[in-house]
Amino acid sequence: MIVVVVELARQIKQSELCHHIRGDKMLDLKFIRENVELVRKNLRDRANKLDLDGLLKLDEKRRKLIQKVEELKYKRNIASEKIAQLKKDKKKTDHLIEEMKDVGKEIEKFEDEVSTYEKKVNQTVLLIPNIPDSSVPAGLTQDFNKEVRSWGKKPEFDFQPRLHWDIGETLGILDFGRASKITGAHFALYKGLGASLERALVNFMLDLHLNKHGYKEIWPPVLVNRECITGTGQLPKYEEDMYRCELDDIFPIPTAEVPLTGLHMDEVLEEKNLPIYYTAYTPCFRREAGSYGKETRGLLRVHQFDKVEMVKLTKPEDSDIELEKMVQNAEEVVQLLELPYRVMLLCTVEMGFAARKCYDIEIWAPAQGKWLESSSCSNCGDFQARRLNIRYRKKDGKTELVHTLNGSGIALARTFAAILENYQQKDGSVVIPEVLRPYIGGVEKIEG
RNA sequence: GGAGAGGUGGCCGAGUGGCUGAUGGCGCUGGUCUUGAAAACCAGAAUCGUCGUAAGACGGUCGUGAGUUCAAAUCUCACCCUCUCCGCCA
Repeated sequence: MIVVVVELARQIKQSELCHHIRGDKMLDLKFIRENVELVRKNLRDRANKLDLDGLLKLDEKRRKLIQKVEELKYKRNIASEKIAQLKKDKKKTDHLIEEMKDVGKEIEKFEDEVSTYEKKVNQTVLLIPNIPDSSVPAGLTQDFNKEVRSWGKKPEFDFQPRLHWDIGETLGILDFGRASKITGAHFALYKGLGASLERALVNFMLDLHLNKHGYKEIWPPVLVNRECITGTGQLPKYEEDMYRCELDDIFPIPTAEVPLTGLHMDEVLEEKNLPIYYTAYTPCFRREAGSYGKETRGLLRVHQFDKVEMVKLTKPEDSDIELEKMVQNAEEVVQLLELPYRVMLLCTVEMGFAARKCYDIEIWAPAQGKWLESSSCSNCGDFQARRLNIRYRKKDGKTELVHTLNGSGIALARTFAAILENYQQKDGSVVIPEVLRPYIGGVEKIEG
């Protein structure tokens, strides 16, 4: 019973929000109407089972009802003006007022219907993913991802390389047992030089993006409200993947992309201030509902991990080139750490909900013999800007939606794992990448 | 958590029931003037939706939502946020 009530409350909150969030702004609905086949193909390429025809029918019904309401309101407005005039002239208005009472009731009836359909339509529209860029390969499996380039050389060992969780536990820098004791499975606890290494990575990455790449540092809240996270696109579709503070209906962020992009919600930016570059270190929280299996060992899939994130707000014509630059910024992190990696252009089905085009950076993990996704850089076009209502004023005085981009620069847990596996020595120690040493008190090696 | 004040267009700021989508100022765009710029002057410009090939017509929008009324920026209620004071607190 309680569960039912909670569920109901959640649905009400959601529908209220859907109404509130751009309920007045159906621009994308118009786009959908005018580009039905494009949207249909998008859904197909992303293996999304949304009922597009059902949506179109609801929308048609909605528009018919709006016409009725507006007709009645027009009638009422004319009468109101007349009443005002009659009152001024001290003439009788009773009959008109009586008539309008009935009209008012009719309006109310139709308006209720409109809002019913509007809610349904808006809820559905929020579930339609972004349209991919034409350069994105269409495909329903990861085999359609395209390797764009690779960098570095895979290390060769004259001994059997050990897995990072093994190395970490042996050196006493990772402690999964105790993490699980105080919290639960799939949490990480860093100890001693492990903790220091994590902190060194954060500081190294932030400094690089600040000093060399021109990003502005932000330290945002890591709990955000429903509106913000609906704006960036994680909601409503992925609610089950999110942690949630029930009492206040706020969410621990799955990525700093959410607060960094949401920052300018409902704002009109100055053209001269674009592009805006933000970077932030935050912990990230993910429930990872339904992902079990081999990928979950060690640091590969944990519910809380650290990440340095990059976000850009740009003019529409600049976003393509800005994405390329952002990927390079992320790559530079990996290059300076001297870890072998490859850059993948993701196919339609592999991209995030809000992404129009997305590159992944995968670092080689020699002991596991596989590539670890360590960064995802996406151009979201105006998709998030529309949901968040972020615009800029152009020279001609008109406003236009900005484009938003986000990318990991980069995710820490898997980078940490890759460092252990790539830099491990025969004696069980791990060499600290040179570029990190100033950040870890000059330590060159972690030994047991 | 308690008490008070407030939330209006890109910004500031008028406006307490009926041509108020909203006076005014700043900023913005175009023009006149100027060698150029500034100043001054003139003009333009909110946003969303519905119908329409279009011109345009109409409907909505003053923190959010509901209510009163023939009619709400204006009255009532709830909620959110900001500021000031008090309390509590890492």
